[in-house]
Amino acid sequence: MTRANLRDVAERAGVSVRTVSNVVNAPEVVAAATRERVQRVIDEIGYRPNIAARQLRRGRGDVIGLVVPEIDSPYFAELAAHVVRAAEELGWTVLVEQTDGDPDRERDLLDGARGHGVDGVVFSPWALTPAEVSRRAGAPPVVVLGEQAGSGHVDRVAIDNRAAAREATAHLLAGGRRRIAAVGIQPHLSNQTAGQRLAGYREALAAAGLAADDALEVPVDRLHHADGVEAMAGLLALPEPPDAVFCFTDQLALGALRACAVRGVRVPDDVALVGFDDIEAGRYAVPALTTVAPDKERLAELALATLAERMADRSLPGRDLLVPHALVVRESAPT
Amino acid sequence: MTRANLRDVAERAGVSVRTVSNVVNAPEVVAAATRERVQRVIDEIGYRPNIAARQLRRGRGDVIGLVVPEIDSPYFAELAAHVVRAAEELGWTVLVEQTDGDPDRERDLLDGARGHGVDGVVFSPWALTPAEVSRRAGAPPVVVLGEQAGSGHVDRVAIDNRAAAREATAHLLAGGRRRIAAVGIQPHLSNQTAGQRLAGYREALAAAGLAADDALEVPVDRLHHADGVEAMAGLLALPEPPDAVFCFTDQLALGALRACAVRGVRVPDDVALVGFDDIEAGRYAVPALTTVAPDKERLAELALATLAERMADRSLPGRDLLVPHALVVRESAPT
DNA sequence: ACGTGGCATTGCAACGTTGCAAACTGGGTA
DNA sequence: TACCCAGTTTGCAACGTTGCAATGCCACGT
Repeated sequence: MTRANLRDVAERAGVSVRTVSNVVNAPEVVAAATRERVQRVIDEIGYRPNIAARQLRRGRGDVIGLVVPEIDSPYFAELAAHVVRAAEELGWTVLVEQTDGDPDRERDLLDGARGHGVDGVVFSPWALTPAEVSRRAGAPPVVVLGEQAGSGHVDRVAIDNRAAAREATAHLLAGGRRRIAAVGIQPHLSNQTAGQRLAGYREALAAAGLAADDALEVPVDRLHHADGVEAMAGLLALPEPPDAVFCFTDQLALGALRACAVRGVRVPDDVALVGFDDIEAGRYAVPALTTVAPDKERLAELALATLAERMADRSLPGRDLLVPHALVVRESAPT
Repeated sequence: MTRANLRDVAERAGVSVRTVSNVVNAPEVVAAATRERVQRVIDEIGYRPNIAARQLRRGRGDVIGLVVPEIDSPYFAELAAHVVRAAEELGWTVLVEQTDGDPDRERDLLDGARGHGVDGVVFSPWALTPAEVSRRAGAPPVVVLGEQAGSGHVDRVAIDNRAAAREATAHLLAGGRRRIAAVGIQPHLSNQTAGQRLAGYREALAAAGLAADDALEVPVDRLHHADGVEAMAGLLALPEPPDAVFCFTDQLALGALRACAVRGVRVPDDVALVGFDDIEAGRYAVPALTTVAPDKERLAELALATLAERMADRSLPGRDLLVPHALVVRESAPT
């Protein structure tokens, strides 16, 4: 028993295939009586439109791709939740791909090598430069999340990372901290986000008349808890340890928190901690994380709205859109 | 400039459309010289197969759906990461849908109302009973994650929740705890998972000759941090508070952990805590969570393998497959 | 009686691909 | 020389849907 199609419905309802199609797609043009009769048959035999055929005919499938480094990092998971919800609002479904931060995979996915016929892509780059993304932006329209402005021909939605980092650092300074470390630098990547945050951090220090200290700018391999533990351990082992740490992600901060705890270093008394992303786990950590909260919901909505506009008009110039953020002050770095 | 298709390639390469198709799908049947010439043209004009057309013709699209309550819960996020990876291994892509634990949405998604032409579904039910899932399992094959055995005609992959809960509770008993609470009961849902864990918990108590105490079996609305905080607050306010708590998810346990911390209750000294799921955040909490660790990777792999088999033969009887789990002992409930 | 216009319904073709079976090629064999 | 076979290549049709344009129908006004 193969799946029912328009023809099956049409035969049983005694109408043409086209009319059934109309009942499904534009009920208002069909006479009420006909519509009801056809609808009854549809329900009866459980007809469902064949998406592939529809997509082939219409030229679009209402499916978008979400390309992220890893879906299991809380930030991306939360973002994905918002993207999926916002997509549903628009009648789209979301296909998830993971790049694992591998530049080749990012390239492949953008090139559509594995592009499963999506109509558009929301791309959170890790290793690819904006220029390369711009160049590769081929078949399906792409919206880039994060990165810095002026990427060129691609649409981009992000928070002001530099300003956010400046605020976070300024908050620590306002709390009387003077020896503030930054954790999360990724020198081996051309990813701009970490660079932006580092820049903001340095600006805030400079504005307070403090000199940057190489020993306090800590590179990490990835942005997981483990990297935060390691980085913090290194900082605490310094002859002159910091009195505050600005972590570029909440995961790093949570790792740092644990590194402090196991060494008996008190947060925030001995070291204040600020994170970035405002993931759920940070709100319930002990102490709760002070963090930069990007408006993820808006980020997702704006990304999809932008994608929709570009799908409608591919000739639009590349746009750079800013999403608001807020510094959420909690226990790990109180006022 | 519309996207290149087989005909474009064929014309430029001076061969038939069918030969180009062969170069793409079965290179070995094409003579080396022809193959190379065609391949060159393909690369040149950047031809990519049209997935919709292929899917229409072949009758499958190599896309599966992952239907979960919420993709941003760490457990589901981690599971999704494994599913996406395992799917890629099989040449599939994954489409994510969220039910938000809404029974109607679960029904709709299963019925394929929004089923975007997926070839199969990995379904993590929340509110739907196995029987209902079984009944609804219509168009695309479904593999159910979790739930209890004997669901009927549907394939099911899960850990032995009851045994796992028994082990977790037994571990607390072995540590000398006698007043052990269980947090995570969901009386308003027909979901079986919580019930299984509760059963295991009770069995362990009974085996130790301890009576169950209603006050220690705490229902929750959802399974988030906030619910854990609330539940733990209630338990600590009891005239006779527990000396150990078994939480049905790590998120609940992390919430409970915080509730203890803000009240100055020491973990594990005053109260021991065991979680469930082994999410990354639990490994870096302070104290690190003792928890039941399901083999998520294997769970994902087995689910997809099962799905593949069912896609190959829809007449197979429903199978119940078990995935191993392990109790990971950490600081929140040491030996 | 006839034309007009609006509404409802219809047939045809095409989207890009692949299954099937037939057709062609060249060299080897009877 | 006629024939056959294996290796290549090809044409045709069909997957299920929808855009387009045309048709049929009926009530209405003149």
